[in-house]
Amino acid sequence: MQELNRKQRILKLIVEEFVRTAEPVGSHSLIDKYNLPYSSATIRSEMAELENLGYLEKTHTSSGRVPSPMGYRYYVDSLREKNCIDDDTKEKIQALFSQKDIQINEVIKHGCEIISQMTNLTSVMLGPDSNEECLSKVQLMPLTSTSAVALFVTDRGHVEHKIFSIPDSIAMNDLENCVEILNDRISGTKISQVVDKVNSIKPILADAVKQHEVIFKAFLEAFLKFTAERVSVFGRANILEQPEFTSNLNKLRKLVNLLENQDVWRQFDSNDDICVMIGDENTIAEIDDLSVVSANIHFDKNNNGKIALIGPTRMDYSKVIGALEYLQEAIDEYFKESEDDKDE
Amino acid sequence: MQELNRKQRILKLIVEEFVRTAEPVGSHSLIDKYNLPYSSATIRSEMAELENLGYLEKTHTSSGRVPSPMGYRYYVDSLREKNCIDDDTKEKIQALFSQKDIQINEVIKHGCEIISQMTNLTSVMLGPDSNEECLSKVQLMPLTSTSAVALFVTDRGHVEHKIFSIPDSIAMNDLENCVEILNDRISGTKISQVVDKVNSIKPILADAVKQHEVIFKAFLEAFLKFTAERVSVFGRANILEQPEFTSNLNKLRKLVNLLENQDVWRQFDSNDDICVMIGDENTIAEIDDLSVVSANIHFDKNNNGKIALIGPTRMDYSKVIGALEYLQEAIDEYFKESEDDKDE
DNA sequence: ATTAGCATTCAAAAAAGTGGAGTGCTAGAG
DNA sequence: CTCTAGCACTCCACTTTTTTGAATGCTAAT
Repeated sequence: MQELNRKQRILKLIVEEFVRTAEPVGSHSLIDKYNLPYSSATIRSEMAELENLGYLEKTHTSSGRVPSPMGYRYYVDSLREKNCIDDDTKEKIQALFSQKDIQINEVIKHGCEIISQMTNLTSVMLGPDSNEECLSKVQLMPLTSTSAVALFVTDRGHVEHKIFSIPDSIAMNDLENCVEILNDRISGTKISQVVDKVNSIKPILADAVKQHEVIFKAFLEAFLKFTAERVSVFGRANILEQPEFTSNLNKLRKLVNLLENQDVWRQFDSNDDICVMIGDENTIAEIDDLSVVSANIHFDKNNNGKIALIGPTRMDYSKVIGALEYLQEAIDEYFKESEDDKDE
Repeated sequence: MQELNRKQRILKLIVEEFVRTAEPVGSHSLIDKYNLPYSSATIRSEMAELENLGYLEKTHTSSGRVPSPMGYRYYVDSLREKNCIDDDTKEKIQALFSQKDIQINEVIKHGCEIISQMTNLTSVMLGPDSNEECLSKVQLMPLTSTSAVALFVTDRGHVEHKIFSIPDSIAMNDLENCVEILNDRISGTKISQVVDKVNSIKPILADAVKQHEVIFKAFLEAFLKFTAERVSVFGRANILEQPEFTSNLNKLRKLVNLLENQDVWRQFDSNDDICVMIGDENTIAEIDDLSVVSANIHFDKNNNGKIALIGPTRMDYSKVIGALEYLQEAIDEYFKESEDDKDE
């Protein structure tokens, strides 16, 4: 990073001070806290210019300054500390990988928890999307004489199951036939295409199986489970510590409602490894006064998870981005290693 | 229910009025709203007596009356409307069962959502406990040459799985042997005893399998998943509509923290079908100023789920209890039916 | 350019004032 | 003995006013 000029230094300090204290920053207090070699009047005139340029705002005519969205944006792009991560977080993330053979999902989940805790923000985890996986096998296991459980496994080891209770009208036999046909005809099919494919072999099923309508519907239902979002939220309690929420119940309400709703988060689809959305940069209208920092977690080519941190625009971007980058890298490395293991 | 005397009638009205409005109830407004054939002075003296008896409280010397915990308790036990359920809730619960062959877990989950919505409270669902189920089969499915997924199925159709990535040092063969031994030796074992049993056959594994330590540990980990609590929370947003939370952030904080923590809820273990805990009657110190109404959902002898509704002590007990009882009965009936189906 | 000084602004906190819904008590009517 | 009308009193919740202090912008001097 090149040397910063005075305006930039001041902007950086104001952002960081405001992030820390949540109070508008005045010229005087800034000098006091950081022992700046200027008088308050000088800072004031710099602040006035920064305001004219659009990087700062005032809450009222005689208040201190607060970063504008544009100010945050500039801070994130050009002023923030890079690779900012404290040892505590580092250690905790390292500890994640100490156990051998831990599942990717668990890694993401715990990583999410750790970062949520360290940043005091709420985090949302999106489990890997199964659409690109292929159905590899359907297995039927009888439980009693009148019920059985069907297991569906993808080539990446994602498992779903469905219990069939078998009325007299459906023979266990029929179910077995059905599973056999499914294995013959659709194993190897991408999850995203399974439903279509099953539809296309409906006639075959109809021939082989008496109560095919009922069974057919049940199988479709089971396949739908693969495409359901796997979303988890961590650190809900943290948002209650943020003054912007405790003083504004409506804001809180909107966010909590959003967190109840699972389906919103996938849309932070960016190809960037880390995506920072400040205020209304994000497309979700309900939280156009909040910021979201999200990280793609790639653990193999077609399979991504995602971690998103949500909080007030006044959040510690350096810390959040630093932690996410570190986790992301650690996961990358871990999976590269295990790829290597396999290749050995 | 026998005829209520005047004191009881007044207490009932006060509870219901306060539940509705969240405002202390005064003698005057009570008469106005319900056209009582007494003067305010009469009501006042009755109120004073009810207060002396411990059923009512004042928030300050000249305020209206508020039910005491004892007042709520008396209301729940002796005054509330029985079988109180509105048509809307009824319909929604009925609709749950319209689809044939729906899984118990789904029923409980949706039931939970419905009741949460109808009562404007937050609900917690505890999925059925697997401890009493028996492990019925372990199945290994190879994914690639270096990985496989192991599936574990109980006699009630509960499925867990674990992915093994296989370093050179462990042959796929070993894993297969291992699974075979497990199937031979522990299928039929209760989940609660599986870990012990696996420990006891450790020597056998050690003989048959080279890297038995690693595999052994991995299997234990997988078995642990069965005993993990399956907890879901619904209607978190609802608590933000309750004035007792919005005016008291600390209360809100405690509850949200509690809801983050999965492991607390099983302790509402009562043999009663419906269990009402008012204020500090419940054993969780963090919420000794809230009430919890929980219902056991039995869907077969050893297998219970649970639904708990959490809210301020000022909650509509009639409605909550009514809805839970109705849901409970509906589920009972549904499962009795399907038992019958099987016996046919 | 920078700074000291000064008048000005405004929010937030403290203090003071009001209104109203509530109570308890008492004496008299039914 | 039960009920009620009336009255004095209490106290919260609300509004208004005052005070305070941290900030600003501007200007003249360095």
